[in-house]
Amino acid sequence: MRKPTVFVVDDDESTRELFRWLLSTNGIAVETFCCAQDFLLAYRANQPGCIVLDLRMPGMSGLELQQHLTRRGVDNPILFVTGEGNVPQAVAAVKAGAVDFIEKPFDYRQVLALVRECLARDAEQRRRLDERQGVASRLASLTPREREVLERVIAGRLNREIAEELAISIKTVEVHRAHLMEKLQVSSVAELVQVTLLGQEGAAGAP
Amino acid sequence: MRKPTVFVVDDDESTRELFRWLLSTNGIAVETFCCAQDFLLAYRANQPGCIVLDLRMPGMSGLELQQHLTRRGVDNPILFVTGEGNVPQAVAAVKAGAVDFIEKPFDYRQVLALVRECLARDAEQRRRLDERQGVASRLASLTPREREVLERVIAGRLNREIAEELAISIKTVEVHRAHLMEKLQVSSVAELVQVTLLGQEGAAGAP
DNA sequence: CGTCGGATTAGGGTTTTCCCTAATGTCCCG
DNA sequence: CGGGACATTAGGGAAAACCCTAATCCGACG
Repeated sequence: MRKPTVFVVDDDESTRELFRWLLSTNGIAVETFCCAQDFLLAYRANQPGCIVLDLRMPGMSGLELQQHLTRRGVDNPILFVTGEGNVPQAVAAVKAGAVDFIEKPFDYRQVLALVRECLARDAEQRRRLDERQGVASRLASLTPREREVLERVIAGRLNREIAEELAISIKTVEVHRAHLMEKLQVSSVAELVQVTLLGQEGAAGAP
Repeated sequence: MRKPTVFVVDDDESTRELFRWLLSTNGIAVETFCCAQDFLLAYRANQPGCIVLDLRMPGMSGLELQQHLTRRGVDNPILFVTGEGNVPQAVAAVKAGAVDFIEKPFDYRQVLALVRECLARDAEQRRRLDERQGVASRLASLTPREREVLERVIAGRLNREIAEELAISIKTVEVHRAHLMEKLQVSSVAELVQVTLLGQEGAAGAP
């Protein structure tokens, strides 16, 4: 796994330098880009860390980049730091999920604290995603028939009822049931339900 | 149940009149207040509807009122409409959960659409709350002992293990278990787990 | 003092689940 | 064509859960 990194995208050279100094002297890995295009070329999926965006940049604007990333499923926390922001833009950014929207010139300590909050959120978010992906991959390893049985077990059906619905014998249902319990690493219906519900929220594709 | 109502809090008389006209001619119930104090006196808990707030008012400001309501557990959607807003205030409002933050003068149609969105969110939110409160009240009707057994059933323990943990006989566990299943209106462990998980999210006190 | 709710235990029977072994047929891949 | 994954069925026994009735004890309430 890569090291958590703050990606700073700003067309202003002095701002980029400032961030490089502010973050690296505080032991935080930082990479800077002068425009959205450069950033997108360097960004790899599942990169831990967060993103600091300027609003007005040549090419794609900060808000556009935010939308683009959201559509691509990138959920690293985003912090806006801009010189010429107005209220509608700030509202749009925060409504779209930005952690905060700060105006230049800014208080170093405040921005440092916000970056740390972003990194913390990302770590927490990533931790939960990992949990869900573990479940999701186990769920994906079920055969179609096992999935059909699983749905009905979750719904509270008895083996006898499941056998009727699927037009198979109770014995077969028992086998599928035992298999899926083993694959999902649970030993009771109660655990099974909880694990399955967890895996349904995070509908992310498993490797 | 009271009728969904838009509560407009603004110290500017002409703005209040404008909202009364705009909303009532569109068939939306509206009540206006010139300051936070007046609104708080009139507001009753569990009122369906939403709130339109001005930022700058004599006495408590819009942001302060928002925080006050949040602390009191009032979760009606809030729409800010203000004349002298700046970026930090807008960000604070939206981060605190406001649906939007609009500057005067505003587009009637846009604000009307936002108000309708607020009302829709409130209705949806209220619907889910009702579901959870049904579960919560049933959960509250359990005796302490039944709750202890419930926890362990949810955790996937066998009756034998539960009996050991609680230092009672298996027969007693069976009785408690049957009672709580009946009180919670479920007929299988699978349903039991799902109902209980639903009731835990919405940790609101039941009447 | 009688009554009622809550907690406890018991017996006895049915149903369901769980676990083991074992076998058959199909389909696909190397 | 052999092997492997998948789906299917079966028998049998142990364990657990479910359902019914019945009884005791205790504290609270009118």
